[in-house]
Amino acid sequence: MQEKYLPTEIEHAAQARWTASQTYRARDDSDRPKYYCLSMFPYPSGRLHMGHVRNYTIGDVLARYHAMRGFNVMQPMGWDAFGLPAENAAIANNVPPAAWTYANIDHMRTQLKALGFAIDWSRELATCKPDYYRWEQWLFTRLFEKGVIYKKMATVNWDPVDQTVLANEQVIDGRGWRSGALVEKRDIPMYFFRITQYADELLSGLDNLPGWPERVKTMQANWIGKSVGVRLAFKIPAAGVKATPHPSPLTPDDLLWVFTTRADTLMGVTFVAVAAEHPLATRAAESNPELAAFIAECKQGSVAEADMATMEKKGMDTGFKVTHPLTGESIPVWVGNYVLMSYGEGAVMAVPAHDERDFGFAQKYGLPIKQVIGVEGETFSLDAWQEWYADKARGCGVNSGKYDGLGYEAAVDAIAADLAALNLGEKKTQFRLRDWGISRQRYWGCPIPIVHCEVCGDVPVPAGQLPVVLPEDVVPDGSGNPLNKRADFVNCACPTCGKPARRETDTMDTFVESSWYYARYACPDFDGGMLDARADQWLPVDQYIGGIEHAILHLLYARFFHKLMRDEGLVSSDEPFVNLLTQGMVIADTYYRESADGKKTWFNPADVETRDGVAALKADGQPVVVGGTEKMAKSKNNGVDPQALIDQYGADTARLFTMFAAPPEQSLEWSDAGVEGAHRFLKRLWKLAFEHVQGGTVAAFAGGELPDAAKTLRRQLHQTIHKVGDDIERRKQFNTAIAAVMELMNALAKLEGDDVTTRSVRQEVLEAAVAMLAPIVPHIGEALYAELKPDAVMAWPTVDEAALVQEEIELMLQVNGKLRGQIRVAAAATREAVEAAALASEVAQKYLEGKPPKKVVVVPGRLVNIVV
RNA sequence: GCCGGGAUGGCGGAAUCGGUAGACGCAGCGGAUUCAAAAUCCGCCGCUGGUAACAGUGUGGGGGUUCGAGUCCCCCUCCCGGCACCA
Repeated sequence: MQEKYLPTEIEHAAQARWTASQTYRARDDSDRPKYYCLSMFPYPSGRLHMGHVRNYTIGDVLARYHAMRGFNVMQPMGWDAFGLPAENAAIANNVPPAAWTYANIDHMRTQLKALGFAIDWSRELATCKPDYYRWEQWLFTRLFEKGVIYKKMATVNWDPVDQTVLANEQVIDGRGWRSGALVEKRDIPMYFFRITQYADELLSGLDNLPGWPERVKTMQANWIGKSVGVRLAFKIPAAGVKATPHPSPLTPDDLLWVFTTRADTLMGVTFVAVAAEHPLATRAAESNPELAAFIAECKQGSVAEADMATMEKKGMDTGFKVTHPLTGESIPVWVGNYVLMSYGEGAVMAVPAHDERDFGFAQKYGLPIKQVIGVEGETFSLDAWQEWYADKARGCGVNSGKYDGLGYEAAVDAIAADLAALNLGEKKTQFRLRDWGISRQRYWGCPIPIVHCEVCGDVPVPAGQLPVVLPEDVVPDGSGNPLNKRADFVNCACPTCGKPARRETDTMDTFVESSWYYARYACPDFDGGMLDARADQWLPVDQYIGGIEHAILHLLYARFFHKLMRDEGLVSSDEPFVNLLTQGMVIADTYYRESADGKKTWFNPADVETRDGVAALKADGQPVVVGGTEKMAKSKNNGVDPQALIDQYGADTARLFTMFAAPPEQSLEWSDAGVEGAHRFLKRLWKLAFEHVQGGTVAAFAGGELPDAAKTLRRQLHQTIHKVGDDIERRKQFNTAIAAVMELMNALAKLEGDDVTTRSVRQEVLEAAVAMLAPIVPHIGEALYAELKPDAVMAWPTVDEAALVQEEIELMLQVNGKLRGQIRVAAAATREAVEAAALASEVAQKYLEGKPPKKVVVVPGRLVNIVV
């Protein structure tokens, strides 16, 4: 055995062995129970970052642990290969996104292999390959024919200078990131998945996911946002709408519909607010230039909800009046910049007395505020908003005529019934969740398989003509979708009538690819359809691991897609992921410089050094701005490159440190400190094994009498085996598992003696410790086990219950809840005996001063608390 | 703004069901080894007072429940994630 721990040598040897013997190939024909362990696939951004290392090490630990426990493990890997960064790179470097992406994949695959993950590389897939997206297009056409996919107008960010649609991320302070132009909202036609049709099932299905973190289920439930409310109408009187020369969708017979969850406050409505795009607003603006200007202003800015919610609430009176459905009152109609046309009805009723946003709006514009809910003992004031104004639980009706005195539910029921009788409203269940718009006006994505024919309309591409292949020799220039300029792509024949037609040039949201890749891993080579029978053999995924930032969108879309595939007969399960582990962010400092036009250039932490509290770029020594600690991301260029770590210390050290630095679910602030400590531990482990092996072979302890020190060490060993198994399997907390083995190694180093019995205990401890660490540090684990026990198959150690037995235990002694001492009692001592021993102790005597105790609390195995 | 989460020594973190706060590691300090250094090994290490024994104090801030609270309840502050076109 080598005396020195040489990570590079043993890691290369181990990886070569695994590749040669296809060690991690998942068998489709095994009779062992399956364990499908899946980590979220990476976007091929160029190089791995620490977030990837963390994510895939967690998955690898679980995969290897289960393999040791006898499961037929599948751990696949692939590439979420379509997306915006490839187009940005293309613009910056004049490289086709395809070439850039494939080069990145090659590099990152090499990096993943160097980390020694137990991945079945035979199942690798890339979503930008036609043999993958072909089936996505096929499913699209099926769903289009079923009506699950439909077309409607939707609002996007429009850059008027670059003549292109912008992602929310590309809108910075209301301006285009490249052009700096003020961004406008523009309505364009898009294809939508009818996810709202599955809203109820997506919500109730959360109850069948005990293996998911509560916080993720809560976030999804809130996102779906099921609420029972009332859809009701205000009448538009004849006098309210003037005749106009050109046709308008509005007539005096029309009704202005709104949805509200607070129908109990209907008697307090003092105005109605409509979106800038609402027909009523459009009509009013025809004869009101000031209003037209305001509407134009509303159409500026980004479409992101965070922007909509934080911007200043503005409005303007349209001059129109509508009629209150119950009171017949005349209610003014305002345009509000915070009302979204694509949300519900594009109009809201405003009750300033009981809605905080309406309250602020009414105060700003001097609109009336009418209290219609009261809480006993509270006084209503127009000056300041009080929490209780919106309290459903405590309030009941006031100033509401026949509805006075009714609580929330009774009032809603009564009002809904009266509206129904007038044919002006009904109870309705509504979801916050909106249908999923998947059209992207971008090149580097999966083409939407639709042909636009002047005669036949939107025609889905027939299965036999799929895939619609994306040309890979394109270099986008940042102004619109280059596919529009590719005649060879655009021009085609209508599949139905054969006449010349135009191919759709929009591509799909990349969330579509990531919504079903987990299923394709079961049968990546199947060319006869989307999935074959192996999908049901492997699905659902037993353990899914990924970043908490995907808690809502990706995980909701994947759940939705699974149900779509189920309803197509492709899979039989209802949910794709049984257990979910949401790893925390890997965060790191950010550094940037801002140019005169407000554009920020971000610098990698590796290129920045801090001296005397001032951060400066190593390259030019000039200062950079410290931008705070944020999740490692391409956009902020604060990813830490793990390659340097691997080169210097080896993959096992990188893996060990990542697992040791923080528990998986917490965010992990990256710092170079501590890596050294992890490496030191591996060297120490190697040395302990080396020194033991030098003494010659010995079988692990198999029974018999032991001296106290060895007996205590054995007890600690078996306590550790119990803890490590529990930490990995149930708690999924690896830092404490590693700490427990470190403690065990510290204790082993202190065990003295070279007799056969002592050495047999040492052998037992080392075998078990190496096996327990092997899922985390597999290369050194395999190397050491081969030295300790040549030619043996590494097995997960089992707990020897007999080794855990203790005759005497120590209990903490508290007086009035404060720790004052300890007592030793027999492990089997009764409660009475423990109490007596406690009271007899010197400490108790001191505090009791001869008086009897008020109370004695005995917590078995833990402590005694004497109250005096 | 809305939804979800977090805050514990100089630092990363532990305390799993309300029962010894600070395991394990990093940094630091002291010692051994060495011609010397690195590496390695041993010891100390929340804060305040004390030579010490020990006492007081301490888990973001304020209040509460309990024999006992880092853990449960109420209020507040700050930080992080998501907000539908970053992935």
